[in-house]
Amino acid sequence: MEGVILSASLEDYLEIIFHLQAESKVARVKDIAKRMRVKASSVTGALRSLAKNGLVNYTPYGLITLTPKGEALAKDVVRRHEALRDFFVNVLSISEKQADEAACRMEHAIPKPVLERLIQFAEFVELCPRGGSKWIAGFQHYCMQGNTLDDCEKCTSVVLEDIKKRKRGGKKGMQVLSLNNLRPGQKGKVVKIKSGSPVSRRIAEMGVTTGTLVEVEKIAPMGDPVDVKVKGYHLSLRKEEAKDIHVELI
Amino acid sequence: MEGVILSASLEDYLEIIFHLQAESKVARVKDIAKRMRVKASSVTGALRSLAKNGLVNYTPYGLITLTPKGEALAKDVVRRHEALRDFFVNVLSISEKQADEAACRMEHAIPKPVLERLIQFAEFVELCPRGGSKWIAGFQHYCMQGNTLDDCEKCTSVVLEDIKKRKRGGKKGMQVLSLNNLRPGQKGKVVKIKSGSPVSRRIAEMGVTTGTLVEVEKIAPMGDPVDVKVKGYHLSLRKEEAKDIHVELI
DNA sequence: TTATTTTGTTAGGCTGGGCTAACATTCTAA
DNA sequence: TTAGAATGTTAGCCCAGCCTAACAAAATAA
Repeated sequence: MEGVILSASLEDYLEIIFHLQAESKVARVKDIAKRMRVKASSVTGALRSLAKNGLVNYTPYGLITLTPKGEALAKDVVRRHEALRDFFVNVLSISEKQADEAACRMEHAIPKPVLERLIQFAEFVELCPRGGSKWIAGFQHYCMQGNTLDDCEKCTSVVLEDIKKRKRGGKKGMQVLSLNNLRPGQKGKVVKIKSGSPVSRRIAEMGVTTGTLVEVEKIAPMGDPVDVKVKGYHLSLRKEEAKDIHVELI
Repeated sequence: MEGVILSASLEDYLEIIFHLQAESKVARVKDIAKRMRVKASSVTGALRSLAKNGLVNYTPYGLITLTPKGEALAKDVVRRHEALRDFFVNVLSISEKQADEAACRMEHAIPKPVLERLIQFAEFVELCPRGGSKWIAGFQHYCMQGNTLDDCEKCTSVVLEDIKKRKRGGKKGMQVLSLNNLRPGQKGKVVKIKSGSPVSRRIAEMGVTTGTLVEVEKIAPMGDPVDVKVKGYHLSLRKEEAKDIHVELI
């Protein structure tokens, strides 16, 4: 299914073409060159190479588009990029800019199993009662303080409070909503997927089950479709499908 | 001070030479070739390149040794490698083998600020009362369970217990030892550095202060010197120096 | 429609980093 | 002490991926 192994450079080209295309500005040699910080002639060469691998449709002076195979590969690269960037930003508290740059460099080298674990870990940090944003705030503080963990005693009392709240609130304390009711940027933990619904199979295949973290990315004007991110994958769900997924707001 | 920017390939050569030298088997072209999975003639080329950069002492048919500059750079590469590997193993719970391989590929691409944060983060996970090995065990469980966090409720009770223990024990509950009393492999959190001691300045410069994690790596036959790892750096301390550092066992 | 500008391609060069084949040196064992 | 064997080097080739310069096509303005 894979078959094609690309150099770091070609992966970059693919990724950039994907993004340019997504920005609907149609990928032009000139723009690719600018983003790659490379001369146009180098782009031509790369395009020929990508075409030879069946990843782009390319004829001299013609339109540049990704083949299905190329798009799949591009999405894979983007997933690696975003997973790294999100980890750097959300867990390591690195600035967007630095995180993005680092992800750019490292995305070509991360092996699949490590990638999957990293994604799981970032999810775990967000979902675990002992983790969460307060924990990350604790890490930031730890970084600032030049490594004194003394006042992490405070941090333990925060956990105590959280746990008490959790116990008091029980199940009803949490906000459970249908996925289509989240605003873009909001995240939730899947608590139920209406079985028999057509989505259930599709997303189950991706390993999305109860407990998984979902983030709403974007909602189209009429509330349909809903773009969500799950396990690093971007998914487009129809409103009806999103309704069948119940999540607990984070 | 840096000045030299090496390609990923040359960094690998440097690292391998460093390791071969450390294994005291003196770096030989043949062995370098084997580890790099490359032909001997390629090694000659690389050595010339490294020599040109003032990183190795090399003359045809002669001994291969690292210059001080080369050794410093090699240690830097090794630090990146180990930081990544340790993070993969200790935090992401990836197998040694896979972790090492991944580190090998990613070590060339990780920018300094990200590296430092990653090291800090791994340290934070070990030291934070909300983190620690039990938390990692929770993550492992989470991975196995295919992402159900439901029983993380259990996990909260673990925190509760830990916090109670911590409160009960107070300061006296923890084992505080001089660093020279740890066994290889043991880790501790610095609680005090006898001021005025000659080490204090040296290690303060590296950012080692109260709260920092130290791991004893190796102790020479007569207990002197003691090799420790701190913030990813390998340090060799004289026994007298190690005595002046008091740590709380983890 | 034509002239000019913009955009894209080709040709050919350079570097890094690998390879093989042939040659040189050093080591080792007779 | 000397002949192999083992090890290391050189020469010359190849490929990826960048570059510049010159040229070709397309888009735009007159």
